[in-house]
This record gives sequence, structure tokens and C-alpha cells, in this order.
Amino acid sequence: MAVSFAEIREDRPGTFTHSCPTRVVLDHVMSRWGVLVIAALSDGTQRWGELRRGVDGISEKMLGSTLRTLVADGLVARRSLPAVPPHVEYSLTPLGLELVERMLPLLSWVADNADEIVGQKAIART
Amino acid sequence: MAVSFAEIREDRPGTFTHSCPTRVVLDHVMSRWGVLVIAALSDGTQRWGELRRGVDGISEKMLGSTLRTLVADGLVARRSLPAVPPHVEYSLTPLGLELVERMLPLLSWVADNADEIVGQKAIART
DNA sequence: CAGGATCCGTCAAGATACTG
DNA sequence: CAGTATCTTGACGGATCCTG
Repeated sequence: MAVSFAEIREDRPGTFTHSCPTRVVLDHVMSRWGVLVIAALSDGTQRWGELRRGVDGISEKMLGSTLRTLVADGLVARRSLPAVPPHVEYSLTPLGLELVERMLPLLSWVADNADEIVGQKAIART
Repeated sequence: MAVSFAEIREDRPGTFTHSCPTRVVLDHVMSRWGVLVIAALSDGTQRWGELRRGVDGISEKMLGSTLRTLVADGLVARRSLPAVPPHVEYSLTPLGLELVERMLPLLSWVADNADEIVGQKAIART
């Protein structure tokens, strides 16, 4: 379990270099809104409107483009119910579930330590 | 261990909302270069030049500003040896170590699945 | 060697309005 | 309700030059 970054790279030479696919994935998945959308979906299937309200501060444009990338990446599934008014559901794919599983510990830690981290600056300013 | 995003938020109302400290931390830590710099430092103390070479594609400006934020956040320690030519070392603080511990599983997973994820688009294009 | 300062282009991102 | 289209802005990020 004590994997190091060096070990990760040893197994796959060239990983995390500039032109590596991992960079693309990181940009999608660790983007400002990508993380939050994925996290929100970890609570289960959600409709467009729910996501819009759930991910505080996101604009419709950003929600749309973020979802489109994640769907194209195969991390999120889109299901459109033919009805009036329209009803569209988003959920994590198996791949997305694997991802979020590894992301939640990180988010949990951030939630626990955010105050201390931003607090450092207040100390530095003193 | 099966923490859900909902659970994380239940314990701390208002977490991950627009004006929450977690958002700031997320922006620093999940930023394009932030992740990579932190990951690189997980291999141990590194000098400026080593980081510059190790984090493929980063510019001096971005390395500088990324390091400055991470140091201000208390995640990275900066040690300047008084010598000519200058010698400066960067390493993770205990807080930074906690963070990277939770980040490595994620990076490892991304390294394993990146090809498949970016591959989805090729399929979609077909 | 380690970096700060500056200039500038590009694109991400917000606001708004409109549509199936 | 679930988006797309368009416009505008400002921050990110690259290149370059300069300093301790």
C-alpha cells in the first residue's frame, strides 16, 4: 500500500510526462468543477437540475461542458427519458465509481483540514 | 471506510459550498501543477532544479507560484542553504505528507486507466 | 543556481439570452 | 426541464529579461 510516486512511474516509463494521456485525465478529473460533479454523483443518480443546485456556484455552461467531457471519458453515464418536460439523469459508470472511491478519502481529508490550511496565511500575515 | 460524499457534508454543513475554505484548498491542491509538484515531492526532498526537470513541461513561473502557494498553505517546506551558488530544498510538511498519502492511490489509478479513458473518444468517433 | 518582475496571448469561465 | 449559443472578461500560463 505504501506506493510511492517513483514506483508508479517506474512501472510505466513516460507516465505523467507532458504528452501523456494521464495529463489529459488529470485535467478533466482534477479540474475545478470536475471533482465536484463527480463527488456529487457519488451520492447516486442525479438530474441536471439537482446537479446544478448541488454543485454550489457552477454555471449552466460549466455544468454542461463538464458533464460532456466526463461522459466522453466514460466516467459518467447520461440517460435521457423521452418525456415532456424532458427528464435527464446522470450517474457514474463503473469506471467512474472506481475513480470516486479513490477520491473520497482525499475530499474527506480536505474537508477536515481546510480551515487549518487556509489559516496558515493568517498566521503568516501576523 | 465506505464514506459517501453526502456523509462528508452531513458532518459539516456548508462544506464544499462556493465560499467554503475547501474550495480554496481544492483549487491549490487539485490544480494542474499542484498535483504534480506535490506528487514529485512525495519522493523526498528536491531542489528547485530537480523539480523543474521532474515536473515535465512546467515553466519557471508556474513552478515558482505553485511552490509559493503550497508553502503558504503549509503543505510544503522551503529550506534555503546559505551558499554560493544558492541551494534551496523543498519537501513536504507533515500535513503535506498526509495529503499525498491520500493522493497516490488516485494517481496510481489514473496511470492505470488513462489509456482506456482517452480511448473512449476514439470509439465514440468511430 | 534560484527565483522575482514584466509583458502579453489565449482560453477558461461567468453572465445572459434563447431553444427543443 | 435541459440544455445550447453568444459575448465579454480576467486569470492562467508561456516567454523573456533581470537580480541576489
